[in-house]
Amino acid sequence: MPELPEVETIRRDLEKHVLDKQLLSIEVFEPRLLQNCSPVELKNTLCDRTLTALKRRGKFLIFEFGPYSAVIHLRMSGWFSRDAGAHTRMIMDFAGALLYFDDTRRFGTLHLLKTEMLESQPPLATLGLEPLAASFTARSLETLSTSREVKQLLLDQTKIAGLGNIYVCEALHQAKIHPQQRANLISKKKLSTLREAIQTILQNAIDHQGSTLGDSVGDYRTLSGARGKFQDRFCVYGREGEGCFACGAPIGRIVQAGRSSFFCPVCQKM
DNA sequence: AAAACCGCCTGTCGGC
DNA sequence: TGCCGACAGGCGGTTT
Repeated sequence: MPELPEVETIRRDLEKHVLDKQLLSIEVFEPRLLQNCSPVELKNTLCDRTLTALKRRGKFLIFEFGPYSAVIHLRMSGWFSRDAGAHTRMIMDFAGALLYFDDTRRFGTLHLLKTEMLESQPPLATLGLEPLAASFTARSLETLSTSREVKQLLLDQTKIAGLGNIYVCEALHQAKIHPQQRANLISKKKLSTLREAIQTILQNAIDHQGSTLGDSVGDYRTLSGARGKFQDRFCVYGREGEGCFACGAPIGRIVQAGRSSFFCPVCQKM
């Protein structure tokens, strides 16, 4: 499931593939993909325009066509390919280079917006800090910390944008913090360690083209269809019962807000 | 403010 | 072997 590293990998691939090219056509086959416009409006607004920039904000991909932009969220199973797939929901023709948006579970979203309005309109307006930006500091993490469980804080996209279940689990393990720890009870020193862990994990994951969990149809792929490689470096995610690489204790699993949290009960004490 | 829960969707997997 | 319920997951919405 695409989180920040996967979206960033896709963004970089797309940049090489279609940046500065003219959009000749855009066909949408899944009406639910479009959040605030019709297929015809999308086509009329973007066709013949040149893709002037490809950006990322949190887990969102931003296709900038000069004054208009398409903001896409991949949700659970969205990805881009140069080939048609079993679940192609949209086809973009960039000067003859076809780009297919595939989305098995149909959760993906696309917002059409004026570029100048991106920061003030949904879905980007309420997004929190970019975790890889220099402005994301231990101090900012401290400011965000309330009495809620630290895992819930890190998953809250209005506080920090881009982390999902996998990278939160990994970052908390690296920082040796229990996922149920109340955020406001974590020491400044630990928050500093956590900030560093978040940035290290995300950067490391980007360097490995993100994580692909299984071989299923809906699992994340790069533009060329390759799997990510960071899943081989997980320390806790999906490793319930297996030995912690730091202390050997079996990795545990609890459920928070309906989602699995993997952690080492020895390294990550409350 | 924040937690708990639901719905969305489909492929996969364990159990019988 | 085949069927079926459970499950996974991000996020917006509703209720508590």
